[in-house]
Amino acid sequence: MDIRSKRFQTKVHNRRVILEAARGVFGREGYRTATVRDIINATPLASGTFYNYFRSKEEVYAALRDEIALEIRPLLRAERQQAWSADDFVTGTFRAFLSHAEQRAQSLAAIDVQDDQMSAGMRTIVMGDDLRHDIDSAIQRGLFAELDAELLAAAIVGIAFEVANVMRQRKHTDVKSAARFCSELILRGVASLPVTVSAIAK
Amino acid sequence: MDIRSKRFQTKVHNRRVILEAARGVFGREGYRTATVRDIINATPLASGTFYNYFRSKEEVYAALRDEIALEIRPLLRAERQQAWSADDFVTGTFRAFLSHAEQRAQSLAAIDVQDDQMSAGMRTIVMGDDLRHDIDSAIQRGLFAELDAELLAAAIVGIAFEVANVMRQRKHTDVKSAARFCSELILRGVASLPVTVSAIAK
Amino acid sequence: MDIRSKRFQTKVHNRRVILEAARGVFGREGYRTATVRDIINATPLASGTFYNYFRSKEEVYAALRDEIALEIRPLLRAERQQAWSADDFVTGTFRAFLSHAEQRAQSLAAIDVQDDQMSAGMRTIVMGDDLRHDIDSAIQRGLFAELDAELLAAAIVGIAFEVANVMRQRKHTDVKSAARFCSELILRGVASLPVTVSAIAK
Amino acid sequence: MDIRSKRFQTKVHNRRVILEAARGVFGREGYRTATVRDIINATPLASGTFYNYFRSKEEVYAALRDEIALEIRPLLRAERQQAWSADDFVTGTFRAFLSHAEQRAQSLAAIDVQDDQMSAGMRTIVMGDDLRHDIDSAIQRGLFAELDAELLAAAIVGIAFEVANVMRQRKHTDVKSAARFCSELILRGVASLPVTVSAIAK
DNA sequence: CATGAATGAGACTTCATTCAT
DNA sequence: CATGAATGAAGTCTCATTCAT
Repeated sequence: MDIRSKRFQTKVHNRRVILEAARGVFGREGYRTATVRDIINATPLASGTFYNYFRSKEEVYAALRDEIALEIRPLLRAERQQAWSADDFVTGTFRAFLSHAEQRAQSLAAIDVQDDQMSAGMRTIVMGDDLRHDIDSAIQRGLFAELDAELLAAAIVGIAFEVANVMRQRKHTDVKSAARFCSELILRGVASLPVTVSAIAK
Repeated sequence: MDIRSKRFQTKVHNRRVILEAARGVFGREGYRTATVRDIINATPLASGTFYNYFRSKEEVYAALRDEIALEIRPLLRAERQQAWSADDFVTGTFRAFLSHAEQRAQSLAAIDVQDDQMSAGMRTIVMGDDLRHDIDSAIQRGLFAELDAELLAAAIVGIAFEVANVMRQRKHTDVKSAARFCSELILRGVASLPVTVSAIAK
Repeated sequence: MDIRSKRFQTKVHNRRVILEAARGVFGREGYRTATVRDIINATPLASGTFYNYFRSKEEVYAALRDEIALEIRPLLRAERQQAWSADDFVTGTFRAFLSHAEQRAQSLAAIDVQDDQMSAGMRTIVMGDDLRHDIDSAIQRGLFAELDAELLAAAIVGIAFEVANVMRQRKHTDVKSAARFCSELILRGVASLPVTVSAIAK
Repeated sequence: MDIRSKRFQTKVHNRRVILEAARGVFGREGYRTATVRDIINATPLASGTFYNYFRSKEEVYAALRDEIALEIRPLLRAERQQAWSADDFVTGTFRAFLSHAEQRAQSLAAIDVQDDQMSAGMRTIVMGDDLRHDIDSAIQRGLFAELDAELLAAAIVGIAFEVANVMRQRKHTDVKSAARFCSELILRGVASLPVTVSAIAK
């Protein structure tokens, strides 16, 4: 189809519209509670139209997740591949992730569904696999000792998502301090954590 | 009702039966996909009987979660309240959690669901709230500096659950090394992590 | 379940109710046009109840068809197995079939759906297989010469159903004359057919 | 529109394409199960185009049926109008029908649907009405006695279609013997049927 | 005319929950 | 209390048909 035809434009636009609606609905109602109809109703489109774009709720979910992954993964990879030190590597990762998480709080909430069936892999898709691979590379480059990359990746992912959750619940989030907190923890441990007040305005 | 009466025994027993069935079904099918009917069908009981014990799927889930929390929280608290050093505090926490997670792998898989509003707090309920409180106490006792207890708790919880996930997927899990890995990470950072082979037999 | 319990009685009764409703709806609207909802609406039952008894429209159809077959086949078989002559055999078959068709006009209309997918076998199920088998037996017993039983069965079935159709459309049907007409045709051919007026009051 | 114009040619061609597709789809999937979309998908055309040629599935069906009727009816009429004897009349009918049925097996399978109100008359439209009229004429001409023409027509139609069905299922079909079988049956009855082997190679 | 996405009515079906036995 | 059939709201999805391009 001609990429400039009105037809094509509408198709692209409608797909966008549905994805945005899904993002909102998932964020507001939660994945489980949300229905295809809810998504459609958050749209000027007719119910049948949904099925011209996605075969099921699962499929929009996957598309949304992939879209977010596509946004965030290159950012994270770039940070890490340029890293000349473990510090850069870890700090860059947390900073990029948390800052993205702040901007796209709703998206992340919409997507952070955990269920043995499907989303066991969600965090992995958005962050984990790349991370593990990059840790391996970093080990080759001598940034890290020969440690268990899979475990380290799991730990970083765990921290990142849990901390992002906390940030989402706090009114004023200070991405920088939160990122510093996480990085210090990973790099030098609890003893080196920023003291006084709280790292993030509560 | 007399606690030794036949009827009371049956009631207790049926409740158990339903909870065990739910544990299995949630673990196998995932919380979201599982239906009340699935749970009953994994039981010799009739569908109506379910409602003599629980009002909904959510409620069985909560009961299961609380049961697990009730098992694990005292263990963790004991470890931490006896702790005379940050080392003891952190190491005790990970060791107790991961060892329990290994024994009750299915249970944990069954309830480690992130979904809707409800489960945003699941990990927190099983582990986090106590942890935060204990960290605050530990700060009082001078074990930790005055750091952001909420964030630290989030980080520990995130690591613990993600690492437990990894352990579940690996064939031979070595709780001790995994716990050491986590503790070292939190206490002294990535630089002090056990090197060589892998911390856990892969 | 106790066959005399109220529960059991209701189950039997509801199944009957649904089958009767289906018979009526199929007869009135035709199989294709009829919907499960139409059937349920012709019933005091709730929509979900349908699915406690049948899995789909096809399944009610099949049940109905089998029920009719179960009613009519023994009658036809009895007629033919007692037959001492080709005359008895053929006449008995037509008489029994057409008389039954008259009484159960609606049922037969409901059931006489022809479609390569499913009902290619319908006429066969109600009439054909038995007939062919009985013709073979009759050949053994010397009632017929060694002719092509399958073709003869097809011919008889074709005549029977088409004539039943005609009867259904005529106001006053005279089963006896119609049966005689068919029998004479099969037995001795067109030359021996009853002359004058019409065999069946138009 | 100019009958030789490009546009006219295309119109004729598209109509053909749709009809052929419908023929295939009805034959393969059955009329009931087939959807307009199935038919279009069996075509290089777009869905909207269908409606430039037919208003509905029913209408394609009718067109297909009429096309077949248009092919076969003149052949049958010719045979019968030339007939100087009941023998010629009947034999010609069966021979022409079955031989045509053999050549157009798929077409016939596609439209031999019995369903709802519509198709009650399908066999009649393809064969029956003419037949009845011709029988009446034949009675005038003295070929037949004054019998019930409608019933005789029904009988002949029933035999013809059912036997055609059998032929379609058999590997090697011998149109001549099958036609002889039917004719003898109608003309002189079961006693005069060809004995030995089977009338048609099984 | 051809195209093919949009439409939306409505069919199908599941499932939590109730309630007579 | 246990039972399990009945209920009917609600969700999923298909498909004939329309209509802007």
